[in-house]
Amino acid sequence: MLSPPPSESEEVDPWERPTAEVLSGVSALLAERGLSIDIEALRLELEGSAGGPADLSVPLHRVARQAGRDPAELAGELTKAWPTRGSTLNASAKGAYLNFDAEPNQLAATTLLLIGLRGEKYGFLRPTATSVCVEHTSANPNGPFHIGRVRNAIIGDTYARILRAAGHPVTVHYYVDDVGRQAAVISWIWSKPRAEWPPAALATLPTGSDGPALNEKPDHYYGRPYPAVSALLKEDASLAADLGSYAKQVEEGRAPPLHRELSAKVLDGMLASLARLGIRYDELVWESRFLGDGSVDKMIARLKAAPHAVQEENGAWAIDATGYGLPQESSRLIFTRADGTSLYATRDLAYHESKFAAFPRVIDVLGADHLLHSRVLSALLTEIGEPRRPEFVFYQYIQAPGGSKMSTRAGTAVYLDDLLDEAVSRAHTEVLARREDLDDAAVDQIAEAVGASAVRYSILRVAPDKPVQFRWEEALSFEGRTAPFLLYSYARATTLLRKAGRLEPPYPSEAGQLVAPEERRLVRTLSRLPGVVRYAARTGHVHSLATYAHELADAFHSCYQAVPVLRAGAERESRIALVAATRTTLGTTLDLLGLARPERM
RNA sequence: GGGCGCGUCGCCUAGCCUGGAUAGGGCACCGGGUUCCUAACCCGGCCGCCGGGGGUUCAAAUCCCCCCGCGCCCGCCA
Repeated sequence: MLSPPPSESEEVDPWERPTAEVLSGVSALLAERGLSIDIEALRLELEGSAGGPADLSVPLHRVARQAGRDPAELAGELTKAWPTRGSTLNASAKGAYLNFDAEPNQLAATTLLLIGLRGEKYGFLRPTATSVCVEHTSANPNGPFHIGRVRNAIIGDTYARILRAAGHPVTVHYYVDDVGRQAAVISWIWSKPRAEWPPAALATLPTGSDGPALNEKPDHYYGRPYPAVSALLKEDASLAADLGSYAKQVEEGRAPPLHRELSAKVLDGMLASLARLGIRYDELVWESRFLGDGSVDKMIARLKAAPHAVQEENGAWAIDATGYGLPQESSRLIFTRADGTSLYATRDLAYHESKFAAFPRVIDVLGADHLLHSRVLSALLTEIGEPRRPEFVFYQYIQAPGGSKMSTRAGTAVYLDDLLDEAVSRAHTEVLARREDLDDAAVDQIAEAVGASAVRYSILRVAPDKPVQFRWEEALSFEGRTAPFLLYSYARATTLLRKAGRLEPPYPSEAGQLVAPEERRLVRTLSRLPGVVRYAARTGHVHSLATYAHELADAFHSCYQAVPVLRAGAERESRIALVAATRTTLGTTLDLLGLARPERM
């Protein structure tokens, strides 16, 4: 990277100065009239006014009313009082609003200068020392991903990217459950000789095969018997008991080597799918670690000493949860089974204590089905005297096409691998139809980028707490508000710049001649990225960045259509600089969303 | 039954945290655009009063209450 991190004093946002100017200017003018306004509230108000009728707008209803004055009249008065000299903003009154518009040439100059200086780091905020641990995905290694679960990984990965851009050192965890009963099912069945497999389980394997077919990923192959076996376990008590004793061995660290081996293989297959979406982890945290290092035992000891610890008649230990506001107040939070083994919540507690020891901020991305668990965790943290809490980001599951829950067993699951393959294959067709000049390798590369990005964006564009139904047509759509629209915008900018003979970000002095409405709209959109990053980092609304990406690409496509660049006269250099700024900014936005940035399409 | 989330044009969706100016986009549909930097594009048109009711407020898609619909959860599973 060309660009060093910004120093404390360095500007990162073109709106920083104008906002400060309005805050101090308006409060000074009001003070002269014996009025006051809440600066912090106004700051938020201004942040939210981007995209409105004015660049920065101050509603005066409240202040005026408190002073018994007519808002519109006050707005007019303040407009006249606003210093015309020394200000980069034009003040105007519209009804009760005191509006400020940045002078377009000034805004273009500031924005392009900033993008030129920061390069690929434009959009990044000032660094902070507060490190964050983001845990996401954490799906059990017992079979391939389906779309319902993968929303977690996509949201979590994007949030981690955004937090990094917001200046945090970020560590991403995948918590791998290799301990509980669910985790034991796979190795338990595969550790048995084939002759001992229940027929229903055996029937899930391809006939005559002895191992994974060459073209079948390990998560798919070893995951084959899982649905059938878990169904059998619900009906067959002796089978369940057999699994129980196997699971106890696992928890006690006496599992056959096959256990860890299969967990790792299946996980590898799952991670390979996620890697196609650009998702990677800093650390795989194996749950068994907390059993091995004694931290679960220590946690159990702490829980037994907790204020509301009770032992059940059969020997299990629990926390009396009455008073924690959980549903079914009379129920108890069991933390050791009758046989003395630990439960998921107990181990998760040990894991969280290890996270708190290393990170000031801890974020967990969880499906809506884990809401109660998060409350249980909080209650248990209180019990052990831990004041800190993770920040939870919840998302609703993606439902199967019919509207039912996505379930492997019910056959309603849509697998990530299948969706990716289909998307890439469709992208391949599209590329071939448009580009006869490319060689096979180039076509493949573009198709992979377009297909994978389309899948990722189709999930990212919707607010996490919105329940959505999966639809093939939507996930595979390549037009309108989709990733290909964004990627195409980037590819267009890149091609244009290549023809112009330079791909670098703009130079400081080049913003002079951007006067077309399309150009001014594009500049405004470019100027907003740092604000969008700040908002997304603060709220966890990663989809707001997805929305922004579309607005940026849209503004560029319009501009591209309306304003010639290479054939332009005096404006040529300014326009090339604008395209360069767009390419840089859009590239960063695509990176933050985990989408590809193809040089051509 | 209880808890939580969601309910915005024919379909999908932003805005709801921080109440404020004619509620933004996309798909579909209709009509235009390629002797010119990639038409996975652009321009225009059509379409909603924000699930229903009540309340707070100068002002409610946004806050509060009730109701309806959908989803998730309520294991010594994870």
